[in-house]
Amino acid sequence: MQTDIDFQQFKKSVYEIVSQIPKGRVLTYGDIARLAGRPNHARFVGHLMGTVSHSRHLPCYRVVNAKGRLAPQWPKQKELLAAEGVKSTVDKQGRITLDLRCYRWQVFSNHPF
DNA sequence: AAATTGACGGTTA
DNA sequence: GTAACCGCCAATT
Repeated sequence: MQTDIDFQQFKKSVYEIVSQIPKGRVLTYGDIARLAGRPNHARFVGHLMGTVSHSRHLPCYRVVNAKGRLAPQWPKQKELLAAEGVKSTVDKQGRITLDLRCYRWQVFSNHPF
């Protein structure tokens, strides 16, 4: 049963995990949701990143979606990542993408490749 | 209280 | 490779 207490705990875990992403590495929203024990909350992780980016200082710019895309409407994210050596490209539609195979933080040591 | 929204993800076309 | 669709679920309207 998902009590409010559980949910606060989940949020706390999310912050903890994001704060531990190494410089020059990234995680996906889904990765963080799974690590925090709520595999179905990837969407809410994104919501959290948006709401805390102004209040807390977490490296939320190191979080991207499952395809390696950066957050829309946040040009700054590309610069912040580039400053750590993380390269990304912009396509015709303005979507910014990085290569997860290069930069994803391998917290799941049992993950293939 | 009901419907819509979204920094998501996986499947399907 | 892309786009559309669906399941997800707290937050917002």
